[in-house]
Amino acid sequence: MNDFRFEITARDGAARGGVIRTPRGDIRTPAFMPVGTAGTVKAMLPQSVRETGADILLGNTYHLMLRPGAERIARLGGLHRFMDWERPILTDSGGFQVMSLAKLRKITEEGVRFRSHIDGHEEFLDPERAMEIQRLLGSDIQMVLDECPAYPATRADIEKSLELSMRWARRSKAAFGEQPGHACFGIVQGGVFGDLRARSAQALREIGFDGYAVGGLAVGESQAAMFDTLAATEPHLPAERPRYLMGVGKPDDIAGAVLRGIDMFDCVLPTRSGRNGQAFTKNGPVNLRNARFADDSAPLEPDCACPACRQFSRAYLHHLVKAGEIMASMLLTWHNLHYFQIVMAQLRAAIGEGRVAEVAAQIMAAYPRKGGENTAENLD
RNA sequence: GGAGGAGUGCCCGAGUGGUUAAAGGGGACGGACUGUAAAUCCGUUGGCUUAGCCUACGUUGGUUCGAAACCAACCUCCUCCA
Repeated sequence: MNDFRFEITARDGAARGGVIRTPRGDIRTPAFMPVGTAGTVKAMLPQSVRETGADILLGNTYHLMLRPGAERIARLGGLHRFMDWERPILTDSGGFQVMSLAKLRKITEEGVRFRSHIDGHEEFLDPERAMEIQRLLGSDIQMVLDECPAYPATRADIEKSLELSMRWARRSKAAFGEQPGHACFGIVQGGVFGDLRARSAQALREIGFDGYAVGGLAVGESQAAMFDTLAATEPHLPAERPRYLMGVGKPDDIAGAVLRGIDMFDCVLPTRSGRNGQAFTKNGPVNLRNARFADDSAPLEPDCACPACRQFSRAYLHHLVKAGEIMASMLLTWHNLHYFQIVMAQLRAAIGEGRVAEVAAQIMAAYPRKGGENTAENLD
């Protein structure tokens, strides 16, 4: 009853529809998790994030341990209460920062020594501390500490990194221990090498996790390479556990990954791009900064139910973006998160109806990858 | 009326004889953003028949091999004194 479990309710090819049951609420899958790195989904109130349809958020070990500090958040009642999000939270372990803060860190067998990007002081993160922090935060889904290698990398480097990540995964799982109602996910690495992915997945299965993430993708390789890698990985992941593709992605990335058996996603794109003036729509990406919207009195998307589309014109959104107004970030973030949740709802419904391939193809058609500019020329 | 200062590309503003079609901002235009060091970053921004040429630093004339830069006159603006 008070447990964490995954129920698959529909299958369509490799795609699965289902629900993850947690004490803090259900997570409908395939799921998109908005990113709230530093204890906030930027430019959004938590209730607004919920209104977009999000069942779960992502938070970040590295950022929160630096500021305001994991022990402080624990004293204040945990991350859920702190940020007023009572539904599930998945926390990243800091593994991604092992890559993105490359200039500020040093990796050893023991762990990672970071120089704080805030004030430069030295911090040490190892699998045990990463899990302790996530427990202090009260995270519902805790990620093992891994090393996310940058792309491109040689097979030898990927292999070496992979072995380290698997040793860290074992230590992370041991540190996670027993936490009823909470889950610990392993992270498959291996770059774009199918056999290394298979080896990584096998190693994680032997340890045994509540869910299996695929990490180290969408770091610069082509979409085709990412999809091929997913296809090569999927058969080695336990069918009865949720699969999570970390850091992905654009709507077409998500659609393609759902077709390849992924159940969970997170990405900064809807929030970051929203703050940078780009909207995701069913007709593709739209840059509201473009002059062509200056006199456009139509809503961004006429049939969209979000506040940006219900209450305002493209001309107004264009103005807000050009003027650098905070409302621009708020409204476009809201729209993008809403749109991403619409995409997930469409995919979930399509899986139930046995037509996920068709729906995924529609989404991917709006976000073409090759040739031509990746923009929507023909809004309604 | 007298004294002093200033006029540079869409705007502000550097530059006081040659590598200056002219720094740097801003604006404008476009692009990027994938487990967030991001309300960020990058590119373009006189014209053309584009390895070159033409037009450009208030106007006109002059000095010089060569001027946005030096000289003269004029126009405009600012400050102070009457």
